[in-house]
Amino acid sequence: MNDNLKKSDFFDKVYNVTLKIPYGRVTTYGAIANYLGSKKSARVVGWAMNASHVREGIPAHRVVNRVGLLTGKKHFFGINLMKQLLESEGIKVESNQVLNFKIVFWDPCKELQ
DNA sequence: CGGGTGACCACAT
DNA sequence: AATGTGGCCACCC
Repeated sequence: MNDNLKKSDFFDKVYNVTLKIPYGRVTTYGAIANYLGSKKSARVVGWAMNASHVREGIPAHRVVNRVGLLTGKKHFFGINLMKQLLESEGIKVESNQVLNFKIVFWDPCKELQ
């Protein structure tokens, strides 16, 4: 699949992992960053999400911060959109926070490897 | 070339 | 135990 390497694969990788998030699951920026190799680059992952607007099919709503808080919901088209999307997948969201976060949490480093 | 931003995380007090 | 500040990496001007 990923045969060819790109220069800016950081964003590409982030999108790739984000697209691999199973239905009804959520992940964190740090988990993706960790999977990419740099746990400290979590901010860059969030930035990739910001740029994901140009990319279609990026379930950025499935990506939340490490505490399960919908930090990026404000960046969505609608403030309620992110919550609606998560609830649409069966994920319970309260006060912009994902309930059962540890249960719906999907770690690419462990699940995807 | 340098500085500033950003949907974060970890450590420190 | 909770809150505050800094640091890290990549992209844009």
